[in-house]
Amino acid sequence: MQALEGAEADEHLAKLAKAIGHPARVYILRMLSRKEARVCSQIADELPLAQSTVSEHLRILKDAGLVRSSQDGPRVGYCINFDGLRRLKALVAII
Amino acid sequence: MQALEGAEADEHLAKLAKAIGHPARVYILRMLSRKEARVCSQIADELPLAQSTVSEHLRILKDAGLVRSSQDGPRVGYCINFDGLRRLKALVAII
DNA sequence: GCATGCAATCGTTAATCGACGATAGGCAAA
DNA sequence: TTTGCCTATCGTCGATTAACGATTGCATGC
Repeated sequence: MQALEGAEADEHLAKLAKAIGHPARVYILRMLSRKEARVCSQIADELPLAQSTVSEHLRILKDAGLVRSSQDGPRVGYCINFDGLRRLKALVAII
Repeated sequence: MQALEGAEADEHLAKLAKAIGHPARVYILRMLSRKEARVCSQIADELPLAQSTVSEHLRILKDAGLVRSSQDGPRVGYCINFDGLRRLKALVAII
């Protein structure tokens, strides 16, 4: 278990929070947490955004460790990274 | 109680998350939650930032509804807005 | 091999952020 | 009233973000 306080924890929380600091990314995260629309194009279809923009949002969420991409099929699937999400919740909970 | 899901909730969570999407603001929030250093200059003293920069961070936290300024004395004091913080925790918890 | 469908990347543009110094405002003490 | 301290705001600068269209890359199926 990583630290929940200190400069490192602050930076981690800031990074995670920044990643969900955009409505589209919150929407995507919720969508994935419901196990829906795991493919990028499906996500893009549900948002008034271009495919490239959605891909960028997914990259940001992935960089922050909140989303993982699974290459278990012909197409790339996206799913929640529960470790990252758990950590976000833990860090927020103790503010 | 406001909604915890839907586009409005997504935007609110994004706004709150964006506000804590910077290490200095996380630090300030933690500092205030410990009831320490309630005056702007004290906060600035503990950070490697100019007073004007800290004032700006406080404004952002205030705009997001995470911090309140109390004018109960000769100088302006800052404290946590527990309503906003509670809402942030609730919104994060159900992702 | 070639076409197709999907995701990632590139290049660009406008907007926003983060930081600073300098300045203005407000209140209490002298 | 004047001085001094503290906070807010202004103006500026470079860096980052968000968005898009266009292009590239990568598998699979024909």
